[in-house]
Amino acid sequence: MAEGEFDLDFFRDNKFIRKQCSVCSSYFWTSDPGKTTCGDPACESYSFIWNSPVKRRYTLDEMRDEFLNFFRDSSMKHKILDFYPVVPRWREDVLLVNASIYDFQPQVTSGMVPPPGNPIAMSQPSIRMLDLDLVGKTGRHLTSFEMLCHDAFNYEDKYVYWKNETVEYSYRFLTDRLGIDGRIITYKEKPWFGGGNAGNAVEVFVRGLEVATLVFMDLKEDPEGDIDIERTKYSPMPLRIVDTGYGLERLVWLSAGTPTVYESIFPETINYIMVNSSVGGIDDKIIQKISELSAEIDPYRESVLLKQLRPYMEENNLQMGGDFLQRLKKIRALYSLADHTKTLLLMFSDYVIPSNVKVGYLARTLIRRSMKFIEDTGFKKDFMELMDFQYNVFSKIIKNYDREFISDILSIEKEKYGEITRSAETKVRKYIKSGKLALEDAITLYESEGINEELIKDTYRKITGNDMELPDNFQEIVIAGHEKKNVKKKRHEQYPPVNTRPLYYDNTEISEFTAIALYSEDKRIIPNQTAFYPEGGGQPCDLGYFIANGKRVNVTDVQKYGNSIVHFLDGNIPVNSRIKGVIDYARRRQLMIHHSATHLLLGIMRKYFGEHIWQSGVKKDIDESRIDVTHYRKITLEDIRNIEDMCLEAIEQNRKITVANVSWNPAIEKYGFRLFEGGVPVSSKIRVVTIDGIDSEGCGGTHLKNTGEIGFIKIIKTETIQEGIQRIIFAAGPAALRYVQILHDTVVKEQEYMKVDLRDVYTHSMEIFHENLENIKLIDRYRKEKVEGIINNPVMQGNIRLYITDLDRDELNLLIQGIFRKNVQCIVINHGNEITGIGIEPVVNKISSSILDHGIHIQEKTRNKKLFSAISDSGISEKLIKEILVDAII
RNA sequence: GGGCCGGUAGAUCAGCGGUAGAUCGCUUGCUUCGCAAGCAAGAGGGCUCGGGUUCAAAUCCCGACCGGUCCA
Repeated sequence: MAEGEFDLDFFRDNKFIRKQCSVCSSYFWTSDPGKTTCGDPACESYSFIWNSPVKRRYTLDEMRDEFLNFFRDSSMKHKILDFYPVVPRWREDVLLVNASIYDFQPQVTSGMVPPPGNPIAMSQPSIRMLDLDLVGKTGRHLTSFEMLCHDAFNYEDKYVYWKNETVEYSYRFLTDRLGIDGRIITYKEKPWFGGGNAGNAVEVFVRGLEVATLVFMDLKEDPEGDIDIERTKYSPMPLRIVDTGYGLERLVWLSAGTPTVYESIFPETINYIMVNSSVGGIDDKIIQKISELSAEIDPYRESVLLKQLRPYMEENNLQMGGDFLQRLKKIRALYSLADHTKTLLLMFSDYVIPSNVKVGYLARTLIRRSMKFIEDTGFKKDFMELMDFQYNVFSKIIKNYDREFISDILSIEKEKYGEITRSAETKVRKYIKSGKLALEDAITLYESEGINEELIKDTYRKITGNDMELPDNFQEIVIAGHEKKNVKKKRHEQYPPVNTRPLYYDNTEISEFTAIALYSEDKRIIPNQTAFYPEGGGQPCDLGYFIANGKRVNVTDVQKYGNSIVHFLDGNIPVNSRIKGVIDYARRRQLMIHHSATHLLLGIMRKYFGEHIWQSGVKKDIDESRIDVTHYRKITLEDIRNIEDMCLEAIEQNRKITVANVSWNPAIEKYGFRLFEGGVPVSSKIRVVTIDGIDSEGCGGTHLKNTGEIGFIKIIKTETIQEGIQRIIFAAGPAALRYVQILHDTVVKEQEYMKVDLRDVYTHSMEIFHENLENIKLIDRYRKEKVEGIINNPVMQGNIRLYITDLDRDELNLLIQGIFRKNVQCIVINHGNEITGIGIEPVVNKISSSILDHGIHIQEKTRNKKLFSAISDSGISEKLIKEILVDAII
């Protein structure tokens, strides 16, 4: 970082000086001439515990208000924004909102969409699961927190504010509002990069606690760029963004000066769990020491902490034994439980469904850990009661508390978790060999059965009575076992920048048009305008043909590249030809019906199942279409009927379907993030398709004018394609009728054949099925009896039994198996030419050569210790085989 | 999206080329005033489905389907 980056008027006016930290050598700014360290806890210890520099203790709600009010003040003129969901539906590259800037990426930060205010301030709930293991242990780690921010977007033609103002605001908030002595605030310089952007930043420390990071983002990743940070090239970007992040919880902690952040942010919850559990608690001084040590140990290691804690304990005549560790474990479980349930509330507010993939997996992880912590703390109340309690504490940041949804989810998850715990013993037992469980087997248990480290250890102890150790870095070993694969990038075709005017939006009923082929090469053209809908939004492209110079050329595919709509043909059309296009309108009409039906179905399912229904994928086609939605139960036949009925009702009401192009910010304000269910558009405006009273969504597809045109919807099939995601395959309009016709034909044919009433076809076919099974059993029994009779009446030739039979495959096989069990020697001649010998290995050579001597050629199929089998080309009589046997045995 | 594990009686699982088993539950009988329990007898399956290999497949191979789980 260049020396002058933070040579700000504000620092000069307030007698701040730039110094270099005596521990980490970073540069920092301070107004205390005697200060030698930068403020980072790795360089100096916490000194705010029991010694808050803030004028009074704040709650989360109070601190949030204090911050937002400060930036709302007239001189600041910040627009205060409502917070965004924690599940970022407006982008597809991340699972959860990690920081406030996520709200504006990538549309605003790329300059495509204006910010919803400028400057703005807000408090954004964020979730970070990266340091999940450290939550509850270090005194400062949380899975969810609120990031307070004041952001300014500086365009080339519009300057808002930059470094000087930003630093001043932060300083004035901390000093004027919170009453912190300016001399204990340090600003540490630090380069910043992430998410394709970079810039300079300062971290703000107060008494060893980092309370904010002020980022000045003015670089973007650019392979051609000439600024090099960590081996990545950057170039300046026209939009310069002030992106600040203040930890709300950190500020509250600073104001409270409690031993851990947990007591400061949810004291009521901690108390509630404490009185309803067997957590004994630990001396505040020890907890404080643990927090202080944890801040200095980087990266955190449990063994290092305990080692460093020991001298302190001994100094104070405290015992470090098993009882202490047990109490420590319980208090940590309590902290974690309070933390996790709050994070779950945020996730459930956005209707995250626990599953084995993506964000659902993170939710499940939190739920399972919480269940374990409920056990560890001996919490006596129900999970749901704790959720209720937490909701009351955090109601300001929880928009949706859908009790029915949450309680359903939790009971399903409880069951699944219980299943794993119950079956753990038999599964672990399977892998224990001579009293030991190998590491690789432990990994298998974890990866394929979901039995976590602790459960493996507990179960092992239960089975063998001994303790076992798993390496500290068990998780790392597991992850290291997974090979990383390269993600293939889509190859983008290059076409000249030719604009094609789409005609299909203005008039969805247009099926013929004239145009000029502005580009033509290798059986593909780009016309100046078209009524052919290109593939997009789960809707396949239109098909049809062009007439050029009196010749017909078929359209086989239509794709959109930027503003060009490329038509793939089965012949060539010369460039600049006048062409007439004709689309297969019956096909297009069916696609429009399916497209509008998809929106209707989605809206109806949300009404029927609840607000947790989100679209997670669609595909329209001619004969049938499908929609995938988030739902945590299998869809029953009864659900299908009800949904079909509700759809029909909406169709009969002939509701209007309208399309509007709306700017980004007003669109989100009006319709919310549901708009992006079908995907996020790359444009400054959003095309919103609305079925009156049912559903509004961003959609680029072609639609009907009203629901009446759908005709009716028939759901064909539902399936779980992934945990928490149900696929509904359906048909609408003519396709639905064809489907019903096929069903009808099939059943009527069956009925005519069976000669029963239509409604008896099912029971009758079931009867036939069972009857058939009974018959098979009967035949088997008969066969067994028959074969048994044959086995018991052999022709003896010395020790060898001789059976001359005429049996089918199954019977012969029963015979062979029967003989196996008797453990005797025998030869079976079936159909006169199939020879099977059992237990006759010593004489096989003699027998086969004797047969050959009689002019009969045999082909061996199997020869082993137990069995000899061969086929002869002519008949072997009983007499002949007897003669051969006599010779062979002698 | 990728990897791993699994699908056998109502439930939990064993069997892993040669006649489908155990435990719990169920039915009946005995014991008991009755219950719990005990003893005895019995019913209950074509081993998820489809191909292949084999004289012979629940078992081996391939593929679907369904479920579980870990990682991204």
